[in-house]
Amino acid sequence: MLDLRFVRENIDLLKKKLTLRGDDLDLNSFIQVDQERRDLIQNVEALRSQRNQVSDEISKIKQKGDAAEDLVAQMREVSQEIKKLEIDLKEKEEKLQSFLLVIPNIPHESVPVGKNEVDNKEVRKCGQLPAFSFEPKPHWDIGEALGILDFKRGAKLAGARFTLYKDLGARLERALINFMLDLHINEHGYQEVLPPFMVNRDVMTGTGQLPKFEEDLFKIEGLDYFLIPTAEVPVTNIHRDETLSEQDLPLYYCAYTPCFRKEAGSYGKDTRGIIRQHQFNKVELVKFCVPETSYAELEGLLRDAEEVLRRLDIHYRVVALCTGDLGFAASKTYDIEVWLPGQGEFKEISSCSIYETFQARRAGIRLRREGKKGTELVHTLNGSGLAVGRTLVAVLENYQQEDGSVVVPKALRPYMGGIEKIERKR
RNA sequence: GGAGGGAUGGCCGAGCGGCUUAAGGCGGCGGUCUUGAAAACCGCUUCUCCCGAAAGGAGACGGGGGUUCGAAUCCCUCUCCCUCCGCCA
Repeated sequence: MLDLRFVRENIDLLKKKLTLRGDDLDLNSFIQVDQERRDLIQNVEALRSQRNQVSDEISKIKQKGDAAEDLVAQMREVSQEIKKLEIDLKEKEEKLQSFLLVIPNIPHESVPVGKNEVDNKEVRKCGQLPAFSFEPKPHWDIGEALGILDFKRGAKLAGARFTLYKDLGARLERALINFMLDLHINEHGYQEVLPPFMVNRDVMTGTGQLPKFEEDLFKIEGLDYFLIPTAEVPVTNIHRDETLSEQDLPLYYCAYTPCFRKEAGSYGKDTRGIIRQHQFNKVELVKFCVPETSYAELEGLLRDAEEVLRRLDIHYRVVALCTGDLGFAASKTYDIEVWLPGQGEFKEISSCSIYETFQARRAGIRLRREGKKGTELVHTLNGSGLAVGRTLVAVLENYQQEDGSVVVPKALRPYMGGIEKIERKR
């Protein structure tokens, strides 16, 4: 959410910035409602001021034992009038609020201008492009042949976009989770948290999933609970409605959670394999910091996420999303895309974003400075470190052997009980 | 699921219809004193919105609604916490 006063005073700038995103909100009606609201406030408050004053007089008259019937009657009418105006005012405020809640964040000036993913800018490529002496297979063939991914039974249990992991497949997923958690917690200074996997509406609104993207979420029937689409939601909201002190910042959190997404509107996309599932595992990194360090913190967060692939020795690239591809709440985003030889393309495996004060304003996460009056809003950031299912895909496809087996990357072997290779069971 | 008790400022804690401008304490900040510190004493300690050059005004005692000229205080409702009983991993 943007600051109301900022929107009011920078309406032209805002229009320009939203055009970069490919968004065209009608900001004229916003200006009108805002003006109506302020007029109403002035009327209501003048009446309230009058009522407060006269009520005091009534009190004094009554203490003397005199009657104040005419004043009481007069104020009865004033109160009625106030009530009427308050109803009006509330309506305007709700209108204005729902307006503010659907205005996306403003892209940072370092974000490349562009229409869609084609205009994203490659920042760097890392690691070696693997060479194969045979035709590399996609992970669904590898996984099925090894008996570690069972798509048929996954679909039987829950439907399309669900998969049953078996044997060393399940073990590999668990190994990846633990490997990532240990790396970020022991070496990158993050605090481990394990949050609820479902949250209420306020929390979903705090990080920006609601009200705009309700159709992407799984909702618990009969209750106002939603399954989280990412750990970003519960973890960022840990400090909802709190004022943090400057010395506590920056805060680094790391959480493993499953994530649940409806994937509405992606019919026919990534239908094979485990690239796009309704339920997938993710290790998430979340940071809270002061505004002046936040862009440096974004670079650090990105490096922390990249380190997972460096340790696994898998080829990847980093791209900066362009203005047209940027998510609703983000001011800037880097995607990490991993090389998948079975499909001959790079695939998103992490998204690292800074939200500046956009989420903090919605969620009420403030900051108090030593010796300074008042509060300001913190900056929030998050990034996948990494999407676990897609990392498993990358391991299978990059470490596959001609005989159909998959070598376990060295960094994962301690987490796999020393197993060096996943082979077909006889 | 049943029966009770709670929710007040950074924290503890009074207040139960109008001198509440939210007492008092703790913590924090500033000052006096001191070589320095402690103690003592004095003062200051929230956020949001509106208007404005300044002054000013309005709102917030868990959330929402109601009664009243006037609500932290009375009524309704929701949420959360605590105690006891039942059920349960």
